[in-house]
Formats: sequence, C-alpha cells, structure tokens
Amino acid sequence: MEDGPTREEGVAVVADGTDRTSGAELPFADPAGRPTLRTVAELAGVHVSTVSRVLNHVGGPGVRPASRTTAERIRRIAERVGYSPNPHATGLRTSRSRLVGVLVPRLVDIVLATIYEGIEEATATYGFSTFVANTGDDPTAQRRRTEMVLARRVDGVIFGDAYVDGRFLDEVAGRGAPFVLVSRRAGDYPSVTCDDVLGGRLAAEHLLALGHRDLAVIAGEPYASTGIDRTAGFLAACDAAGVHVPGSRVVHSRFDTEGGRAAMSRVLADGAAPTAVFVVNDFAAIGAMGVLRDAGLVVGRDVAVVGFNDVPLAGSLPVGLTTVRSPMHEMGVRAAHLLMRRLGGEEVASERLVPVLVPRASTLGDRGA
Amino acid sequence: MEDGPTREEGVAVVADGTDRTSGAELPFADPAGRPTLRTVAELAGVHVSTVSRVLNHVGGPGVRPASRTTAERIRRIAERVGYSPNPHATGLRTSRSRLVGVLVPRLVDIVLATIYEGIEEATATYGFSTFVANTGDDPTAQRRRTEMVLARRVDGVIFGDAYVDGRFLDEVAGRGAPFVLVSRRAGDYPSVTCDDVLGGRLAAEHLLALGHRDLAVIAGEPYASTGIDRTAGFLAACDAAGVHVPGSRVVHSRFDTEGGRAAMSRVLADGAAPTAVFVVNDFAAIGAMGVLRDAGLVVGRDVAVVGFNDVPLAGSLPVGLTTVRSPMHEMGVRAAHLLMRRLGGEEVASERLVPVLVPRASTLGDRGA
DNA sequence: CGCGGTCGCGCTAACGTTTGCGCCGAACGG
DNA sequence: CCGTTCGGCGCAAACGTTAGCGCGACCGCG
Repeated sequence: MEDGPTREEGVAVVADGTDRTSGAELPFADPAGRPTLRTVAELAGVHVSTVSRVLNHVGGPGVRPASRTTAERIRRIAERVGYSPNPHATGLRTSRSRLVGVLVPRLVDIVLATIYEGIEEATATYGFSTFVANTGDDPTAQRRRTEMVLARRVDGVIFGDAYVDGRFLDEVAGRGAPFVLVSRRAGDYPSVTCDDVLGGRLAAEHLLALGHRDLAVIAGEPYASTGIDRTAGFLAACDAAGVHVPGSRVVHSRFDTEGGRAAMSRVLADGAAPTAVFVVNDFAAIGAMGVLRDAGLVVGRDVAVVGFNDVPLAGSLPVGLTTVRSPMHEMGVRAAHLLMRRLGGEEVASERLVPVLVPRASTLGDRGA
Repeated sequence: MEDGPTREEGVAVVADGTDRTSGAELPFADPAGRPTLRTVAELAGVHVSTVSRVLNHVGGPGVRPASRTTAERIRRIAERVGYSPNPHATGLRTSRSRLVGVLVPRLVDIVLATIYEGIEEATATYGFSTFVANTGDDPTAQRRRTEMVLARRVDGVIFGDAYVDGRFLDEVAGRGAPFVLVSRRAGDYPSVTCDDVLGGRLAAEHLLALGHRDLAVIAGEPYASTGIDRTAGFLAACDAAGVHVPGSRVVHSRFDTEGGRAAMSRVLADGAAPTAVFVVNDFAAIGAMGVLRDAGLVVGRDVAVVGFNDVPLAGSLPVGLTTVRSPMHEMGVRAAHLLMRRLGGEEVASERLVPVLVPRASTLGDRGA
C-alpha cells in the first residue's frame, strides 16, 4: 500500500506518453477529453469519492473531508489538469441545477435588459447561471417558454412579465417551481418592484407645481402593474390637487417607441392638445415626443412631457426628457437575492424600491437645457 | 414475471384515481415528483428502453422502434403524465447538452439585445437553449465568462464581443469548443456581420452628395471590427472623392451615449466644428447630438450627423437620425444557423449582410422632418 | 496504559437516460 | 411439422457525480 506516490508517477507518465487524437490525453477523461473526478483520483492515487469530498466541502471548519496533505495534493492536481465538474452528472445526482430561468417581455427593452443584467450579475455570485427567454407579453409564449425553462430543470424562475391578475402564476405555483417576480407585481407573490404609485405621484406633483392643469396620461398595457400603478399614483395626486383628468385623456399603449407614437396620436386626434403628458415609459415618451414634434408642437415649451425609468439616453436627447428614475439594475439584483433566499427555503416578502424625479428640458424648457 | 398487463392495470388505476395536478403520486417519479422514463415504462407495462426508443426515434420510416400499438400507448401515457426528459441524464449519457453560450459586450446595448433575440429565436427552433453573459468588452471578464459557459458543457458558443486580433479566440479554438462570431469579425473565424465597409461608404457618399467636405468620424472602440470597418469604408470613400479627413478628426469612443458625448466634445475642443459627423453607432450619435445641441449648434442645419444601425427610436427622435440600417435580428438568426451547421460537422463560411442608408432630418434638415 | 471519540477514506448504490446485444415468439417457406 | 427469419422488446452497461455506511487508525484524556 505504499504505492500512492508511485501510482501517481506511473499514471502521469502514461498521460505524458500516450498520444491520442484530441487534446491533453488525460487518463479516464470524458468523451470530450475533459478530466473527470476519476482522472484526478487516479493521478492523486486516491478514491474518486475522496476527490469529490475535497473539492465540494469548501468550508466546514469542524469536519474535514480529508487529511490536509491529501486535500492539498488533490486540489493541486485538479487545478493542473483543469478539472471542472460535469454539471449534468451533478444535476442528475443532486437534482439541483444551479440554473434559473428568467422570463421577460422583450430583452430589447432597455429597462428589462438592465434588470436582467442585475439578475445575471447577482446570480453569478451564487454560482448560478441564467436562461432568458422573451415572451413578448403573449400568454401562449409565456406558457411555452415557462414549460421550456422548467423542462431544463431550473431551480427557480424569475418572471419579469407577470400579468397583474396572476392566473398563470397560480398554475406555475401549483407545479411547485419556486419563483419571484421583478418589475411587475401580481397577486401576493413575492416581487421586487419600483414603488410605481409613488413614481406616478412624483410626476403629477412636478407637473402641477409647474402650473399644468390640462393633463393626459399614456398609461401602458392594461395588464401590467407598472403602468397601472404609475397611472393610479398620478391620477390620485391630481385628484388630491383638485385637478380632474378625463377618462378620454388616459390611453393605453405598448411600452415601446411605436406604442407611444400611436397613443399620442390618439390623444391629439381627440381634440386640443393637453399642456402636459405623463408617459409611463421613457421609450413610449420618446415616441410621443416624436408625434408632438410632427404636429408642430415644441416639447418643453408648448407641451411638457414626463417619462418613466430614466434610461441612459434620456438626458442626451435633443430635448432632455424629464423622467422618474427607477432603480432598474438594483431591482434585478434584489430579485436574484430574493429568489436565492426562497431556494434556501425562506419565506420572503416583496420589496418596493423608491423612485426619484429627474427634471429636464421636456418640462422645464430652456431652464432645463 | 407474467404480471406485465396486471401491473399496468393496477398502476393505471392509481394514476387515474389521483387525477392530474402536481402531487399526483406517480410511481417511480424523480425526487421532485416528476415522471421519469421508468414511470412511463411501468404504466405502459414495457421496459424503460422501449419507452426511450419510442420517444426518441421520431422519424425513421425504415426501422420502427416498437410496434404501432405499443408506441401509441407509450406516447399516450407519456403525454398524460406530462413526461419530459431529464436533460441532465440525457446530457450525461450523450455528452451533448443542446445548450449554447452567447457572449456579448452588454445586453443593454439594443444592438446586441436585438441580435441576441434573433439567436434565441433561431436556436429555440432546434430545441436549443441559450445562456447569455455580459463581458463589458473586458478581456478578463471574457475569459471568465467563457470558462463559465464551457464549464456548463455548452455544445457551442457565439461570441458577439470578439476583439479583432482574435488572440483569445485562438485559445478557445484550441480547447475544441465550436463557435461562431456575430456582429464583429476576427481572424478567419466564421462570422456573421454587417458589411461594415459598405456601410461606412454609404454614409460617406450620402454626406459628400450633400456637399459636405469638412468631416469628422467618431470611430468606436479600436478593437472592434465594426468601428474599424465602418471607419475604413467611410475614409476610403472620402479618399476616392478627393476629400481628406485629418487624423485628428477621427476619434475613438465607446459605443454608448456617453462615449458619443465624450468623443464629440473632444472634436469640438480641437477647433472649429466640422459640417458633418459620421458616428459608427446610433447611441453614440445621440450622445454626440446632445453635445452639439449644448454647443448651440442645430443638428441638420449647422451640422449633419449620420449614425449606424437604425435602432427603433432613431426615427422618433426630436431630430430624426440619418443612419445606416444593419440587419441586427437577421444577423442573430443567421449566426445561430451557422453554429448549428458547425455543430453538424460542416465547414462553414462567413456571411456578410448588406446595410441600407436611411436618410432623415439629421442630415437633410427640414426636408427630412 | 486503556478506552472512547474522531477522522480519513474507500466502497457502493443510486440519479435518469441511451444503446448494443441478444432473446423470444410469430410468421413463413419448405 | 420443422427450420429459418425477423420484428419487437428486454437486459444491462455505461455516463460522472454524490452520499451513506462502516472500518480502521490515530489521538487525547484519564
């Protein structure tokens, strides 16, 4: 039994000497030539289970997975041959995948992309990877894409495209897959959102303070809590100030530039232009500004516009866009942490992050340039 | 051993009795309660290998995996219990994962997000899923993220963040991981790009035709083929027309709004403003326009600006942005197909897609509004 | 010096799937 | 009625990893 070192030498020689078709020619490599636990075990002259324990039990001050010298040697060899565990084998054995699925309406929406960046960044620190899938806010696609991520055996899901009624989520919950929501709330499911009601209120107070009384709202999709809450907060603040916004002046829209164009056109077609417009999304606001421009109105002088989110280019537009800044990246990060805690079995509560108004030329005119 | 049919009846009753929904107590389910091959096999009264053959061998007109009736029954039962194969087990067995890794500089860049959408859409039709990771164009992050996707045993990788020198890619190629590039070319590796040289030429010809002779270029990052080629095409066309653009008028920049601001500021600080600027990215162009506005110059009248990509909001800006439209989504789709063909063992060639100039107010002035 | 506790470590049985091999029974030709 | 063929299907061996079990050795304490 004194052959531990000898065996190591012997195999090392074989590894050097043999000359197989692909790559580094390690003993007991997998079909792709990558080293496996067995490779390392063989080179270290120990059993594969010992290698497994050493490589997995990172912390554990109390119980040690192997003697210090053995552990040291194993780690050195694993490093040298570039061992990395096969996630399929691990996943199969443990039935956990260190994978999370992320569903978003559209990734080309900077808001969601920013949130996703936060998610990806935070999950990576836990050693998790993420799948993203677009659903385009289409229920069929939501269902199909959710099936897909579940079929991939993700450990959890983050929905960025929740419908406020939460019916679909009830189904998913029934399947036992842990999930959290981000950006939009729904039902009583744990979510990380911006305080959208407050955001709407900030927008209203800003416009009211500037003396506007003739207002319109471009309210986003009727199924998204973001648009709903922002609009509700805005209208509530107007009410409180004794300013009435007629129903015909609150129009739904998609959240993109094109949606803003369409909605603004409808507002203008409906009669005289309002003196101020609150648009629940910056890109829709840009679209709305385009229509106003085409109608010969100067944004910031003839009509004030307030957007929502403060996307990076809002300040660089030819007419800087007044907007309500929402902590998008932060929301992603927090949603990821929330999910991780749920995966740990914790009961978690929703979080609502605070938005801030950023005044610019689109409401202040020259003073804001 | 003669209890095959009997067993089927018995178990089928159990399965019916508990009536659908999640906790349905299926026999031989996995730890999460999901049905496995074994579950289906048991219910059908056949061996697990038979189920596997039936469920996998979709086509095969010549050889049949089982008798018609057996196959039918198996498929029915699989459907009923909601069987979906465990990708870890499949991956372990076949050492293929139906996963592709996608590396991009930043997903909040609409250009890359759009390309990614194309990739995701196309790979999904092959039954593949995608990991995306941001690298921020940072070599260290590129290396780390690449390690990460390879450690996940992806079948292939799509790089959207290639450095033109391709040194890092040489390493990756040495590891034997199949990959293709998208958006940016590098070395002789297969890539799907826009014909950026042509795009630069289109921009130059447009400005020259409008009579501009005093030109500047905001050229993007020096390591990205997109910026390099667009700039080269632009300068070559100027040369051909006998117009010289001094080196001090060609400045590098990041590809985002902020990068455009910084670069434009440097151009203005350097002396008199040019009469026209070619910016190799729409967002950088927006930043540049912001700086021009702040300098009291009216874009489209005092200074012409041409961007690149034609992102959706380019046309909705208060001053519509003249830009070179690149087929972003299409590039993603094609890159995905290209990778799939590589995975099939084919030798593949790079593709270059044709861009189109879209003239708007930023060069045409009022005529473009 | 004796005894109990602790620690190192190897063995083995899974995890769910795929696949080559070979058996069995039915059909068919002689 | 027997021999051959062949389609259908079961068997079992992997794939790489994890974890429970149990044995032996060492250590420290009394």
